Order: sequence, then C-alpha cells, then structure tokens
Amino acid sequence: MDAAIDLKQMQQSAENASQFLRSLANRDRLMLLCHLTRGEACVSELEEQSGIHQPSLSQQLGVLRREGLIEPRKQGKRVYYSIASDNVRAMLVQLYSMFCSQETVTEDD
Amino acid sequence: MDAAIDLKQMQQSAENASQFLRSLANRDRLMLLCHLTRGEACVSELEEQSGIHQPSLSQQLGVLRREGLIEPRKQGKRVYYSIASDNVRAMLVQLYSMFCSQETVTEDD
DNA sequence: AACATAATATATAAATATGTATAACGTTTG
DNA sequence: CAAACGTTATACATATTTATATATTATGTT
Repeated sequence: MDAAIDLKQMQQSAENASQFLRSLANRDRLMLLCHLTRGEACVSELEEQSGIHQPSLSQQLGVLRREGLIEPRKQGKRVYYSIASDNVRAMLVQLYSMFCSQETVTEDD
Repeated sequence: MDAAIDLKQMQQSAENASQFLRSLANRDRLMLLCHLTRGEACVSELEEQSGIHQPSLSQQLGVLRREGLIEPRKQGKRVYYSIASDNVRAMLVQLYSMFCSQETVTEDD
C-alpha cells in the first residue's frame, strides 16, 4: 500500500500548496505583498499606494493574515503589516523574475 | 506621471502573475503537473495515476493547456502532454521545496 | 465621563468565476 | 461501422470578488 500512502500524502501536499497559491492568486493581494517587500506598512499607507478602497483592502489583508502570509503589529490606532515568512518572500522573488523583469514588459500608452 | 505609469505597469504584471497562479492553484492540476515533471504522459496514464475521472481530467488539462502551462502532442488516438515552460518547472520546484520536503510532512494514519 | 473623530475590521448581498458530474460529440484505428 | 481515446457542452453547486453599510478600538477634547 505504499503507493496509496504516497498518493494520499501527495494529495495533502498539493492541497496545502494550492491553498497557499490561492491566497496569492489575486491582483490586489499580490500588489500589497509587493509593497510589503519594502518593509512594513500600515493600512492607510497601503490604501494610498494601491488605490484599493479601504474595506476591500481590509478584506484582502484579512485573507493574507488568516493564511499566515502577513503579520499585524498594532500601534495605537494603526496596524502595521509585514511579510510573515521566507516562503512568501521566495515566491514573490520568483514571480518578480517571471513577470516584472524587462522581457515581460509591454508598453501600451 | 511616472508613479502612475509604474502603478499601471505593476497592476498589469500583478494581473498576469495572478492569472498564472490561478491556473496552478488547484489540487488536481498541481498533481497533474507534478506527474508531468517526470516526463510526458497521455491522458489515460494521468487518469490512472491521479484517480480523477476522465472528463474532469480533460477539463483541468484544458485549463493548463489554454494558459500555456502544458503542451499536447497527438499520436494516434492518444494525446501526450508535457510541461511547456521553464517558468512552470521553476515554480513546481519552489513549491516542492515548500510543501513536499521532510519538514512539511505530517503523518496521521 | 461624554462625545467626536480617525483608523481599521466585519457583515451582508449581488455579481462573477470556478469546480464537478453527466451526457453528447469528434477522431483515429481496426 | 464499432471501439477506444479525448474533448466539449450543459447544468448545477460552491467559492471569490466587490460594494455598501455598520461595528470596533484608540485617541483627543471638553
């Protein structure tokens, strides 16, 4: 039954990986994470940089927070978010090289 | 307007990246890709290995094909699929190291 | 303490996208 | 033509996204 056990384990790993990918697989969340690679930022800063409306922003941050991709640090009225793991950072580096390097750029205005 | 152009470009890159991630962000598709890292395979082989019903399988393969992650090669009645780009391979390697290495394994039966 | 304001979070509902099962449809080969 | 291998269409269920409204928490003022 080794093969069956392996299959189960593979399925579990694939399930975990796909959940991680789903948390990343959104334009706005990617942009937020991208901003956060430069260091922590509070919600209102992120709102200004990204142009996302505050409630939507808070919801996307909530997704990333619950999935453990970012971490909050509360200071007074403000909440500062930062990237929570090297896995996330590694993935962002990978994506950057695939989609944000010169070869990939398409000008159209 | 440099910042605005950059924002637009960032949004476009993020959109592309998120679309790529969405194609990956599914347990079954990940497992199929994982099998394909060992070399090309035809649909019925994939069906056997994955336990996914054939029409569902064909639809998932369709997603991967249309997004350019895999490539078909027809031979007689059979269609052999293979991984289409190094980007995909790189991403799978990354995911493997995150979710399929020893540290990540959790036994429970 | 009572109230106002600022920063962020949550709830809800409508719109859209994704997943999945079943049935029907093409192709290739014998 | 029939059998084998895949694909596409349809219908339905579920998940994700997005907007609007409302709640929470901290701070400042009187």
